Amino acid sequence: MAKAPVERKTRIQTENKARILDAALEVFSRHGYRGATIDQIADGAGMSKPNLLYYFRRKQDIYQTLIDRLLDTWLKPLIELDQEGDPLPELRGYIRRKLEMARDYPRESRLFANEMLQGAPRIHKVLETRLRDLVDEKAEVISDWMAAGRLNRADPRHLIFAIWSTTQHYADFDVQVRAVLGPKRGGEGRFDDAARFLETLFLDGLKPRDPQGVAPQPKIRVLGDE
Amino acid sequence: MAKAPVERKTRIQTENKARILDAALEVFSRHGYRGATIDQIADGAGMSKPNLLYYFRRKQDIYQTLIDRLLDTWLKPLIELDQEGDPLPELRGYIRRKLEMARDYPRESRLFANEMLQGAPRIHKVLETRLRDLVDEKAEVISDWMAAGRLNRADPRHLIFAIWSTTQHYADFDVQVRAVLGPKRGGEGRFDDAARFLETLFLDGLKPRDPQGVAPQPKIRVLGDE
DNA sequence: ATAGAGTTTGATCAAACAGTCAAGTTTTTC
DNA sequence: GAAAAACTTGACTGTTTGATCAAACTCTAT
Repeated sequence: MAKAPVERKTRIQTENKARILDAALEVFSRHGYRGATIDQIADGAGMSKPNLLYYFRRKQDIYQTLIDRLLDTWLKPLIELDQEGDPLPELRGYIRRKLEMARDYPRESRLFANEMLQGAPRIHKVLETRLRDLVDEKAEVISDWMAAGRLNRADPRHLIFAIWSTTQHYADFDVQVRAVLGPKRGGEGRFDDAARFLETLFLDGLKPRDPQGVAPQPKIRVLGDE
Repeated sequence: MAKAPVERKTRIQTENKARILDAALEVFSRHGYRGATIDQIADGAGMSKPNLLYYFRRKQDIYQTLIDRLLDTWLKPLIELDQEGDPLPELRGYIRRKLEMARDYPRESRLFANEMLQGAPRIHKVLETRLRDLVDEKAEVISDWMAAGRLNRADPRHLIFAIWSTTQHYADFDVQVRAVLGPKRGGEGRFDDAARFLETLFLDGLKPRDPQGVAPQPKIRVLGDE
């Protein structure tokens, strides 16, 4: 009788679960939860649908497994931001780690983005607890650096958003990036170009350090209501 | 006999098509093309499925209509970047227009993001022609500003990516933004905070203008291969 | 080598899905 | 106000999808 595998992990179980999760990551990251089908995943994993369902009894179980694993990986680069280090190198390191993740794990990035676009129905609670606590903690660190004059003043939480968005962009919008850059600029070197650019952006900004004919800066306005 | 509506647009046709597209935008922007169902859209538009299919014969037609309309709206803010204007106010204006779009048209932003995550199967050609040409043109403008010393030097195309990603983040990852900011900071004012922050980021960068104890800057490295 | 646990699959099911159709109802046109 | 055009819908079709199951097959430990 077909029974769900229990506690003991056999060799075949380990292998097949890995193959399924790999194929599922591919499909879910492209089409989102609802748009993905078990048939596609089974096909990608090179096994029959009932066989796949022997390892994961429901579609949801596969997705949940992927999401659970993802969160740890996703938070790690921020966790490594070190209060004791020097502000600029620390931020540079953080940006680099995030960009490397976008380069090396684009499917994970897209899976995460898909979950967000859907309104994060499955990880909403985690966002409001674990993620918020972590960001609060690191925002405090950044805030202290700014108060000590070691960083230019700016909203630390929005700074973290900016690092997230700019780096993940190279995974989530990869098609657009490559289409816009063209064959010349859009090759493998695009991540190095991105790293160089982001360093300039975050550390130096666009205003020239040695102004030569810069227009006077208009006073700050926030968003109008059109 | 039920025949598809032809050239002439009646009042009812205009109204119903608008209602359908509005409901479809809601559904497609959350679940992507494959994850959306005609039943959901018909339900959201408050009409029966056959009635909906009287106005749009296939699911694809609805999606394509949305995508086609989107592109013009999406490109407009960049088109308005004026070569004759002053660099910093021009960029500030562009950032503001994009952020206003994220605030006022989050569903359109998510629809676009969803299409990108899927690999842009339906607009790939447009990206490589119209979008690339436009970006090439504006990158040239920015490049000229930099060459004239009116802007700090940085890769203009990656600069455009950064503006896209940071602003669209507030629409596409809205759940995460609000979860992280919490009830206090995550209210309506979050877009004003974002506007202020992005202005600081893009114009000033994080390096303090008046260093007081800033660590020496390590030499630039690009991405390692870990 | 053999018993039993672990694995695989063809056949199948009910629900969800995109799309059709003929017959009705409402609106517009003259 | 009657005819025509436009609109609406219940019933339906064929297909896809998530999930089940019993029977067959393979592997592993003794």
